[in-house]
Amino acid sequence: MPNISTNFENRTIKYEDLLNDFKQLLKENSLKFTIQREVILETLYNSDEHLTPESLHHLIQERQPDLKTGIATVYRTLALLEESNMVTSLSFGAQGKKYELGAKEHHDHLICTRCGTITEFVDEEIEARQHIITDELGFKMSDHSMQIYGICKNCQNK
Amino acid sequence: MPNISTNFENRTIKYEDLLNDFKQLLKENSLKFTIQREVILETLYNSDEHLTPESLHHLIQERQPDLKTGIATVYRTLALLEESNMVTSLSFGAQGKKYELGAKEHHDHLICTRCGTITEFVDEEIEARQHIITDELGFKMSDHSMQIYGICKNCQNK
DNA sequence: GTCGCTGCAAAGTCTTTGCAGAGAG
DNA sequence: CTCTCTGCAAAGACTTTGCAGCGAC
Repeated sequence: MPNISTNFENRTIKYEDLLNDFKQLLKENSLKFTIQREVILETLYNSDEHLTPESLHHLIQERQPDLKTGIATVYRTLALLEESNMVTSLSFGAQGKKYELGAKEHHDHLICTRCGTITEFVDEEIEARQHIITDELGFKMSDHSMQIYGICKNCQNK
Repeated sequence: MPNISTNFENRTIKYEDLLNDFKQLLKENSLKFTIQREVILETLYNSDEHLTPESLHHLIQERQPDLKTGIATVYRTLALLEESNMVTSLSFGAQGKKYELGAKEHHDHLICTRCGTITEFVDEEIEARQHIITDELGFKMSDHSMQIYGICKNCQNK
């Protein structure tokens, strides 16, 4: 039976640990731990979605209306997190970049071109295969992403 | 031995045939066959690179200085071609979208994050696996793309 | 206190659109 | 002839940056 999973627990780290990693990262680079940075990290952690900078900003404004977090700070923090490999971004179609926390088990994406939903999945065989390929070609893999585009089950039934 | 290939002949269609397909497509949609559209298609066909709208525009200006093709037309034509699945786009990192002719054998991409080079490869096993996965999940696949990021052999040696 | 961070608004990019004249069918 | 295309320039969308005051350390 194929070893495909879409219901895996992909938050492999507790928020507390993630936060400590983040603080560590900041310290190492003489950067400051601010409430805005924490809120951004926490909102990413608590979201199961792939967020655009704008949607992340909206979420934060809803949850923390008092803290007037600027969109520029969201961009700056996402860039920081991406640079440090704590989040990864995905871009496709006309829409802009979407970000997700990297502290998840690696997974690939099924993207419905009708409704835009992104479903995550993991397939051990493909993962293994990717390593074989890069070894073979002398390529030093740092990351990879796979997207399958099409129409999801839901949309097909409509 | 793994069935990996990076030296496949991926231009599976003659330009003449491609052009006819394009004309056919235009006719079906009551669109007009213009010199600009032909030049764009032809430049894409003759390029082995993944082109951004801007680089494609530059190429065209070099090759056809007399024909003052506007960047807007390049965008419009790429959108048309992408919509009709004659080209596919790839976007990654900070850089914008890159386009390539879809009339190639399907392949995946190795992207060097140091020098930006994109190497194409095909792996039968992964291809097969993707079909198994989508069938399993009731997802109707229309397209897929896989990118592996890392450092290419060349850059490792520097 | 120092030095990095933040929000704001302005400046950049990249992409799309409105329009009037040009050109394909 | 008609109706779509095109180039241009202006508008839009998204992202980055400069700056002065704020806040972490």
